[in-house]
Amino acid sequence: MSGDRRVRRTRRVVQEALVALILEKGYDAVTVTDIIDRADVGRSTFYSHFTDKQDVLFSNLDELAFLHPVPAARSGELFAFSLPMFEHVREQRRLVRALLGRRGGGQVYARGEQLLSVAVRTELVAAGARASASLDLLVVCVVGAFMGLMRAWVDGESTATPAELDAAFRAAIEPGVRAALGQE
Amino acid sequence: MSGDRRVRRTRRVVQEALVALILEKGYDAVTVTDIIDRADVGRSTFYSHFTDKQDVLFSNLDELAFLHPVPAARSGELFAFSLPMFEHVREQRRLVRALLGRRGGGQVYARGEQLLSVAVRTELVAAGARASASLDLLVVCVVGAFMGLMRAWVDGESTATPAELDAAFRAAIEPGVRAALGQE
DNA sequence: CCAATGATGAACAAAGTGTTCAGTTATGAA
DNA sequence: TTCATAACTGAACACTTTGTTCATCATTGG
Repeated sequence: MSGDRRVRRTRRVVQEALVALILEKGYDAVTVTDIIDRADVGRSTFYSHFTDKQDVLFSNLDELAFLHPVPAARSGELFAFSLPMFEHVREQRRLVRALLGRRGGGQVYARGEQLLSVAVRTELVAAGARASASLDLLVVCVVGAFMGLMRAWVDGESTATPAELDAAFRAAIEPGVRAALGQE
Repeated sequence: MSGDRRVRRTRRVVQEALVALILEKGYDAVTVTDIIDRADVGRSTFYSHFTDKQDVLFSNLDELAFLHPVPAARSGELFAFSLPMFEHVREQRRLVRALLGRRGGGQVYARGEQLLSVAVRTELVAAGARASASLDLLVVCVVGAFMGLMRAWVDGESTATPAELDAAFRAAIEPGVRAALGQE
């Protein structure tokens, strides 16, 4: 079926090695040599599967469902993605800490920020906001607050539960958003 | 007086070279070799003044007044730092873009985030909030929103004026913060 | 003027990157 | 089980970057 067993194994051990090393030294400090030593694969094997370190990092992204915010179920409910995302992250703490936290080099974080921006913008437009420069700035604020909570959490600066994080996010952001929506 | 003229010159040209190179290729892509070529100083000269690339980056920080939020003048006014900071940034756009933007490698950004967190927390406590886990989360949201605006702006994603950015920040954040303060 | 300090540039070892290739091993299909 | 195929290996390679050392030259400020 989908590829050789050896291929699957090699890709898996390389990805796992990178995650382990990021948690130990941080993304920037990890070298390709570190990875192949830890994964115990040959250098040429590594380069026949990945172009470089970043490629390994991104190859993990498909598994990260939390990067893809779910759309709102009920209308009128804002930011339905919030609680499910925090909960999803809790379940995959190790992987998420490595990829999304400060030690992760910020690249996956930036990708999450971008995906979330699209989702938030769509949600606000659906809720009645009209596209404008000030809407874009509002989206930046909402996403900044949410991603700030997310990173503080995965970096261990907070020991809150997903429900508490969700509540804090809504308490900080919803009043301002509702007020902005009300004026349209 | 304060050092040799040659010393001042060397430090200056090296710092300027780094800023120029960051704007061209981004912090991560800049090498020490790039810097000394651009600055036209000897390799040994570079290392007699700076330990590495990051050291040059941080040696610029003293000039960055915008990293040090001013305290509120009138009581009752929240987030007085906001407008002055945006204005200060506009005046030093080139340097700030290099150091604070996405191309800057995120290290100065993280420092700004940290300084701002302390300022926001102090301000909220002065306004009547009591220290708690949920206050910490609120601070994260406020700082996340502000720094998000700042970065989007210096990265050119927005062409808004400082006044518009300040207004967007307050509109998004103040209602939630006032509500949280009111419950104490 | 001149001793002191800084700048120079070349050379160096060390570490990392990405490629190549001939030889070995595991795989899955027949 | 056989076997052609595809993957893995490991060593060697050229290359880039880093950070240090040192003998020599240039500028500075007293």
